[in-house]
Amino acid sequence: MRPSKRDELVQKALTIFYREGFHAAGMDLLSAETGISKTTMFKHFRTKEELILAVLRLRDEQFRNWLFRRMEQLGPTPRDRMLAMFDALREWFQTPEYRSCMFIKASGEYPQRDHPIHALSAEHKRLLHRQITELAREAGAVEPEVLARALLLLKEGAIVTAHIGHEVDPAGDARAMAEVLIDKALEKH
Amino acid sequence: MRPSKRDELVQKALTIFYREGFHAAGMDLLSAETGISKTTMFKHFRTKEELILAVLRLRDEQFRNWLFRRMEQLGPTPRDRMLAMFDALREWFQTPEYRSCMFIKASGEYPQRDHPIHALSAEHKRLLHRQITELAREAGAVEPEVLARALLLLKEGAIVTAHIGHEVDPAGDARAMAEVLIDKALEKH
DNA sequence: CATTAAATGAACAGATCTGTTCACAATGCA
DNA sequence: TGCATTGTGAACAGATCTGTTCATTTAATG
Repeated sequence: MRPSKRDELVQKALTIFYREGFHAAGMDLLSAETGISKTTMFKHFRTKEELILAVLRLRDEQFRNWLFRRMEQLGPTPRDRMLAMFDALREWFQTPEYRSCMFIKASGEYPQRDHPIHALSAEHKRLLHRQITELAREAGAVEPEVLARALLLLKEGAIVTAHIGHEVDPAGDARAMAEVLIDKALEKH
Repeated sequence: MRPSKRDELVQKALTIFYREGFHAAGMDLLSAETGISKTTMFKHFRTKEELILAVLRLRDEQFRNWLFRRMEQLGPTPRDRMLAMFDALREWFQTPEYRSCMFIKASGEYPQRDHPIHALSAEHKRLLHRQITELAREAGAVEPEVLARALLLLKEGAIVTAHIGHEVDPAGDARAMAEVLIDKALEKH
């Protein structure tokens, strides 16, 4: 078995939690759908919460890897890469299995800020901010942290709007807004 | 009893669902915390889902009333009122009971778009868009619908960012971004 | 092949979930 | 006062929840 049973479980649990929600997906459903026995699941994780935390750690890694890889592919310059974030997001939104951001949903279902699951979601957002800040700095922004916060705020807005599904192209809207704000942030004075 | 038992239940259930989440708050907890017997709850609502839908209808009304009233109080001109949306949001974010947008959380816990709870969340966002579009038109925007989409995207982004709690002043960030975008949307050509 | 480690299935515990039943109490109104 | 409506409490049903137990089977390793 190349991928360990544990890794296989975490990856499959990710898919199910993402599709169904954390409270809605019970351990019996996970067992039935992953084909991994409950006994094994509880041997690897003492509680459901520990499994969820492992799922979120995997998601953090996979999502940031995917996003920045895609941004690099789509944009030659740092400025282009910032804008390409919204092209990457649009691709994500258009997949049939799209169901919002896993961390937004996690913090929604575990709304207390000191809950480990909520705290991990905050950490994910902080890591994103760090990476986008670096990109904004490369692009020559005077206040790269401010620009990064702006771009990420657009990202969260687009993610939520795309999921609720009442608008046609939130990624496109966010991209157009980003263009204006990036131009302003890179202006020579 | 001036407010009917039904209304009292819906209002109190709103508070509890908002604080705990929809799946996390069971009917027994609701009964214990509202002081209304389970028998009565199920006499007024055949299922938990029907109660949740009533809660969301009340929230839709109360939230839009609060927001637009506050925007009118804080802003003398249509342009000011658009910006005042973010001042109102900041006030909301600073309350200790703030726990994100009830409709974002509802669509997160009921992620399928054809689910009545998800559909009602989408309707709430559509009504908001209609009202902000009208305001953008009054302000003289050439494309009021586009500006309204932009402002609401900022709103959703700020709401989510404020709840996850990794940033200091998402409402202020969104306000500054809105100012740039409003200026651009109201430019004479 | 033999030994060890990992995974399985199925039953079980006890709590909690949604929703029901029913005898009784409180309330509103004539 | 008398009657109808509304609400109550507590027990109950049956499903599902997280987590455990254990005898057995499968897989990896020497």
